[in-house]
Amino acid sequence: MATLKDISSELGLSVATVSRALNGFPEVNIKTRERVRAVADRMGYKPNRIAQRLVTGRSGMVGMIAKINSDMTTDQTFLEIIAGLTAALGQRDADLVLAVDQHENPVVPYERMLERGILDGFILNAPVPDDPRIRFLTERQVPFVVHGQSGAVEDYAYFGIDNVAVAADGVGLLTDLGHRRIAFLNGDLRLAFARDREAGFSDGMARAGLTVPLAFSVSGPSSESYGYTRALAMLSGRLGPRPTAILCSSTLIAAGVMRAAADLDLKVPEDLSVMAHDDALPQYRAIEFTPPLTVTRSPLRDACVPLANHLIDLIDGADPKTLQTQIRAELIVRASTGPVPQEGTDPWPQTPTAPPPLPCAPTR
Amino acid sequence: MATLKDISSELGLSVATVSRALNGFPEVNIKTRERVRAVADRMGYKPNRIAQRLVTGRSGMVGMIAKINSDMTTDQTFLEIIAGLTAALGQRDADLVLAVDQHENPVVPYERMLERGILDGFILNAPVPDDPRIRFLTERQVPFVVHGQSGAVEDYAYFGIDNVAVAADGVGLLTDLGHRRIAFLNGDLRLAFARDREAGFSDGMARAGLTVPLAFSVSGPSSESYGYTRALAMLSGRLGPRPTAILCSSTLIAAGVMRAAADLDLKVPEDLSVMAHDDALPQYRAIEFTPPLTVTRSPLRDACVPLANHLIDLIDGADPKTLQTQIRAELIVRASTGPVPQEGTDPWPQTPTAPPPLPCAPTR
DNA sequence: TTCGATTTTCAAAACGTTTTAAATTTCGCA
DNA sequence: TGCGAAATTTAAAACGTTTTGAAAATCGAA
Repeated sequence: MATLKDISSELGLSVATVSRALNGFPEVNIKTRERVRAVADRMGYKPNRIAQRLVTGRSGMVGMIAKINSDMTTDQTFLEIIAGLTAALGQRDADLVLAVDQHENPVVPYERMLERGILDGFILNAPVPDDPRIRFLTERQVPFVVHGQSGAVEDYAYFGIDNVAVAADGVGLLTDLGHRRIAFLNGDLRLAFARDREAGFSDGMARAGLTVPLAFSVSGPSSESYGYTRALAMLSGRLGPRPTAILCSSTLIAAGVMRAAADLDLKVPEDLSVMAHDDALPQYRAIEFTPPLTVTRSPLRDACVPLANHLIDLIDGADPKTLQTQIRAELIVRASTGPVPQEGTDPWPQTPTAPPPLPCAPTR
Repeated sequence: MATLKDISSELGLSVATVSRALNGFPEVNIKTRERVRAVADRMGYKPNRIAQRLVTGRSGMVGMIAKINSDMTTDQTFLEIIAGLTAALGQRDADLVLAVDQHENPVVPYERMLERGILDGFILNAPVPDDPRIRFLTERQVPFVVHGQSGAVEDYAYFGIDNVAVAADGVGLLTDLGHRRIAFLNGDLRLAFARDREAGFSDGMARAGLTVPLAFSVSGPSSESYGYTRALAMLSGRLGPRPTAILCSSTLIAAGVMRAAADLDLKVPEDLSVMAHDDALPQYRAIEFTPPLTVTRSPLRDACVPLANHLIDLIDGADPKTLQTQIRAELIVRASTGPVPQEGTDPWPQTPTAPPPLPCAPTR
């Protein structure tokens, strides 16, 4: 491996000048810069990252910790995130160190990684409301960025979508089509995003003067089988008049709903409207559903570049308050939603108390 | 952060002695060693890994590259591997840098990671027969260890199970129970492990004087739905006399097979014996199947410590030839296998040419 | 010319550790 | 008491980079 010294002695220059030349400092003569560049290229010089990091005090590595949960819900999204993240971090000259841990105390794995002393910061995924990890890392003054939001503290960097709006937009579209009995298959309520969608759903329904029996607003893992079994129960009529529309927290759940509808000989969208939020995972393309799925869409992949940039900016000393981004998912109307069927225009008869409003992250 | 210098000046010793004391060198006085230890503990000293690595020429980071394939088959196993690996590497003071890449040329992502110049070695997963990555890394003299085997070159480090034996043991058990029509739901034949199992299956069947129609020895993703659909087809009788036993490459596939059997009112093991290879993923516990599944078992998790150790040893200069380990999966007979049913004692009538023997890694 | 300003280059320190070679201390024994 | 050997400690170099403060070179104008 060629070093700065090799280049400098080859050219009769000092290492300082060579370093400056290669790092684009303005004070080096254009002529020398070119000579240096040429020799560096010829020698195949690559700066030694370890040495760079010793002197700058940075490691250039950021950490991410995956929780293994028994339902494995995060998996489909997890690789997608990693893929985008490693690419985006690479652009900013950083690498991703991964750990998987299932300690019951969520901060312990972070503490352990921190002890190893090689990380510049963290990316936090799947935040829960009032996430203890956020509190912990803020306290320790470790840079971190959250994918999504949690109400834990005020001033942390995050990037995510407006999940209240995701659900509210879905409800809005469906009520505009005349639907009154709208069921909701939410994600895991332990997670902040599902709490926010719960709030958005309740708000949206309330705004339309509607309520939902508890049996028709449920939460669970983001899986096809969960969608299938819950939709089957809801559409069978056992739980009460069946919904004319079902809003799903993921396209995977929607796939299960579609299958349940097919099993019950219900046509989509004539008998049942189905919509979902779409993370745009390459494996489950909403547009390839039959019929193509109406969705609120926000590719997970698109979150990776801003997440990486926020984190690196933070490490470079930016104020976390300036690194709080929330975007709105795009509403894409396709063929899985349609006007309410004639016989379904009544709201649910009994109006039991809706679930109490849940805490959620601030919107916008 | 406390440094060696802090400790040495506190004690009036040289940094050299302090370094030696903490690293357990024999020539340091037991008395001083204790004083140093005490002060280091009190100051909360942690060696600066970056500095250590600059002088030792090691980064302490090893890389792993995940391929995103459209069927996502590796996912369930992937997190499990990462989990075990990060823990095992941590024991040896190393960290795991992860990248995800879907370049069509499998060596490109390795080349890219190598260019970044911070890795001491790689862990290769999901090898294919004659894996080009193995050739590439061998050529570049980059330390690496393979999880599994591939026939690419002779002298590389690996740890894996004997997949020929996995299938052969399964067939052996089933033929001992009198089964003659044994179907095989193999994994993806692009992967080396599936090739080996294919060979083991063919060998085992041949040894019992049996052949299998092509339609009853198939390969595909390691998913429940694949198991379900293929088993449904095989058990319907459409493809010929239905098998009395099905050997599956994973418990997930077996889950699908069980569901198909239930849908067709076939009792396991009375009407159909089912067995599988079990990676012991925490999510799909073979013992919790109804009935509990007969398996060849080899916890993926167990492979992680030897994989990590092999790699670190290799980086420390060990000869790859001494780091080639193949273990045999444990055969666990539970309740999903039983004697062949009365009416199923005939082998498949026509004996079409079995698939040609495929290349496989050397056994043992 | 010569001076001051500007541009360009340089030597050296710094980052925190490991390791080499040499120096110092301790000890047993004559 | 003194000597050699053994035990213990030390100073200094090394790893490859960035950065500081100073020095040298160049230039324009008086």
